[in-house]
Amino acid sequence: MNKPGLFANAARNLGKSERTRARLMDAAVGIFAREGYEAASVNRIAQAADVVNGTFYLHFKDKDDIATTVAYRVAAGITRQLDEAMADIDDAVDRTSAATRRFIEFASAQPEWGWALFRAAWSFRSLRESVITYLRADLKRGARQGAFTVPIDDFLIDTFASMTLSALFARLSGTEGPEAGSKVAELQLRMLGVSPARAKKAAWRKLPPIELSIPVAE
Amino acid sequence: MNKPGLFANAARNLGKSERTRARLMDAAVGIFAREGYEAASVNRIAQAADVVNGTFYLHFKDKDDIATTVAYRVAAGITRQLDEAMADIDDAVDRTSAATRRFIEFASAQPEWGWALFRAAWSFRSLRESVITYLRADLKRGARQGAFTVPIDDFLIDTFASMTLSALFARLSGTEGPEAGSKVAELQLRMLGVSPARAKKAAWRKLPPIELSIPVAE
Amino acid sequence: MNKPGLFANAARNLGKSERTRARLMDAAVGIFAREGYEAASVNRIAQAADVVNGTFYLHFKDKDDIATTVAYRVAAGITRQLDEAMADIDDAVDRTSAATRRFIEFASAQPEWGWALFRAAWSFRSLRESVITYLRADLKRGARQGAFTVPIDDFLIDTFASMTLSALFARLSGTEGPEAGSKVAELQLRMLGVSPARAKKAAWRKLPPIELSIPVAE
Amino acid sequence: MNKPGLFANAARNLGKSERTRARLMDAAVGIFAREGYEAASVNRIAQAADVVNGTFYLHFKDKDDIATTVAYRVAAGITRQLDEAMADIDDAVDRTSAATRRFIEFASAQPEWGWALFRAAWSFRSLRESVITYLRADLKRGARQGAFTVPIDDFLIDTFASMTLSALFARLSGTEGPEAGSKVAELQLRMLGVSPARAKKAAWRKLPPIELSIPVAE
DNA sequence: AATGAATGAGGCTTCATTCAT
DNA sequence: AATGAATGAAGCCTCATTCAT
Repeated sequence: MNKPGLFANAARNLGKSERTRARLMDAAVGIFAREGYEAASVNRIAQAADVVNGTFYLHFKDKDDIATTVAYRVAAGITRQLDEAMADIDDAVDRTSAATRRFIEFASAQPEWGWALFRAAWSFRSLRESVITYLRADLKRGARQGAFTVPIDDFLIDTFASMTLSALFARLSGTEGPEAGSKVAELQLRMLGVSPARAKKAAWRKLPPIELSIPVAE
Repeated sequence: MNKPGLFANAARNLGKSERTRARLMDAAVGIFAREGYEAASVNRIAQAADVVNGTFYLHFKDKDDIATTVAYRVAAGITRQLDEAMADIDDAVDRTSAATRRFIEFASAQPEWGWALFRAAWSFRSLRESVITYLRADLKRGARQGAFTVPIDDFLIDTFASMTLSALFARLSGTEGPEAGSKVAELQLRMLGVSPARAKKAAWRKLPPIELSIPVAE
Repeated sequence: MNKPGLFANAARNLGKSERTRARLMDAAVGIFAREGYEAASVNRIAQAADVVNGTFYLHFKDKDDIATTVAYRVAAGITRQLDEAMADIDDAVDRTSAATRRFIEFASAQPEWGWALFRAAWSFRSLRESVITYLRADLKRGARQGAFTVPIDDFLIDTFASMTLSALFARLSGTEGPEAGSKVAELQLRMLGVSPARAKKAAWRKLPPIELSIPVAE
Repeated sequence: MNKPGLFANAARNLGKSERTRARLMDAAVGIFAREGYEAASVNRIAQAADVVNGTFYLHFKDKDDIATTVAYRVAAGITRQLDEAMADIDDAVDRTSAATRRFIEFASAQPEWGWALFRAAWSFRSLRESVITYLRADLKRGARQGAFTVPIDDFLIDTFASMTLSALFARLSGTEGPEAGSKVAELQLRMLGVSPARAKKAAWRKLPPIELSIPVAE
């Protein structure tokens, strides 16, 4: 693979060390995604990044280190950007559904990253936490606005998140098309107590295009 | 581990070969549960079953073989028993919620099995299929009875299943108590279009105790 | 494989133990032939003979035991029969060429045995000795009769034998047809000093059909 | 084994990796020679080369890889050198007998290599091909020159080659002395139709000394 | 910063052999 | 006589990690 990945692209103006580090992260994402965490060996990551294996350890303590680093950056970056992109949306119903849809949209536009996120979601608590922080805020907001009629607690948030991941899985597997985000968002809103009619309307409303990028600085 | 596992118990009156095989399956369940599928090596399974590694291959072709065997038996057994236990329930709302709750109840009563099921759900398509078959029947029934107002397709079924698994995770992790089943069942019913009041009532109704056991025959 | 092998056939009127032993030997020959000595495991031999692995050790000390037993019996049997079949041939040129041709004829009529013999020839000194004893007698006879003009020593005998084996190899591999025996016999006679014309005539003379069998008694 | 083998010697001025690779090849030759191909395990080769087993896989894909590499290098090197050493011999009778004698001389001067070649001849078609190419050219030349009176086909070439190998075996086993090459060359020439007198003269003519070495470059 | 050879533990699997039944 | 479960050594291979250059 020669085309630079997202990290390499973001680091293209940084020092050589940073660029090598970025190439390693891109390589790791690709292999985690295509073959899973267990199948990714340091040797193969290094090879895919076009460095020798010893170089890996200049940049990361071990495999776990690169995995958590990547997962954390991606998750933090995405959630923050999603949040920013929705800065001008006040209505919690719209925010909630837009966040779910945007997340799936992004993750399936970059299938390698999508798969990596999907797998990481079940392995890395920190990644979940990061995503959930924003999610909680929106759900709480909906409760304050009187839009949601279920108690907002950790259990609900986990349930909600797992629905999103399930839709992401379907989207990445190819069993669902671009409407997967809307479908699951509608179900989520119904679950939260939004009327079926409004749920449908909010979940299928056209979203303005936005550009998401990956943060590479620590 | 000295106390016999479920398979070993079920096989205690069978031949020596069956008993060893059962010990291996119990050991595998334990390790899958505690450390995940990837962490389970044939060596460790054999060690946990108190046999030398070579013996493993007398009974199973490889790790996949024991994993699918275990997964299939457990899933088939549980779903069949759940189905039988609900033979006299006609109402789809009640059936659906009872199935979710019973499943979580069983899986968390046997935490090792619960974890193994949880992990396996994402790895073994065949296991999902088996569970989903029963699920689909109940959801379709509800649609016929006019109780559910969403279209019943594979996407919905997967979403529904992932909610159950998420609740199982919370239950096994200890972040939720025995009411996890009712909580998620209520959310599922709401999502399906059942009125909040009825959803609450059905999801929290007391369930008569049943006895679930593990099938050991092929 | 259900059709009885040569040993089983020869043992069909003996006691049960002898019949099992014979089945094991047939199975061993088949596997040695098809997959080579190293590939033949006791388990597979036993399985092919339709007995459990433990039974093998009632009849043979180990794998080497069955291999040498089989090789010795076959070689001794064949050479003795070849010798008997040629009892009325006095001329050494004719004897020598007939022995080579008969040997190849037999070994390629029973390809499993042929291959086993071929492989064993390089591993078992005892087998070589047995064959060579008869060979030496014929070559010495030819020297006495003045037909051969090279000194008959062990070196010559080994060279002569390796030519026969090389032809057997070609015959079994399918790169040569039924005339392989005649071709190599002609070359052997030329080497020994027989005139080209006479070598050709003797090597291609039609041979009367004979029947070779396998001795099973110890 | 402490004295450097032929490969190690040829690689003594190369990089560390090449030197280790050479040590592994020498170790492999030694074990193939002393115990045969089947008996050589990667572990033992590595041990004999004084590296841990994992190192083996840095240099060779598997046992077959090292075996074919070694066999190919040896065969190609020897045949090429033999051919060069005979560049100024035109007469096919002399060439043929010199090639046989030189080959045996070389292989028995390096007994480990000799044994390895002997064993490999029966396993590696590619090795046979390489040797046979040169052989065929000389035999055809003899036919053109009218020196040989048998048809030169693959069967003859294989027969001829097996005679050489048989002599090599005798030489390596110690049952024959330095004259093994001449003895078998004489027999080969007789077989080809050269007159006994000329065969004897050509086969026993003194050969000028040459130096054969081992090619280590790829 | 980077290299890349080497390590050694550990995973998978097969096999000859033993032994209680 | 035969069974067949169990053993444990040994083979193959991969991998995370270290270290001299």
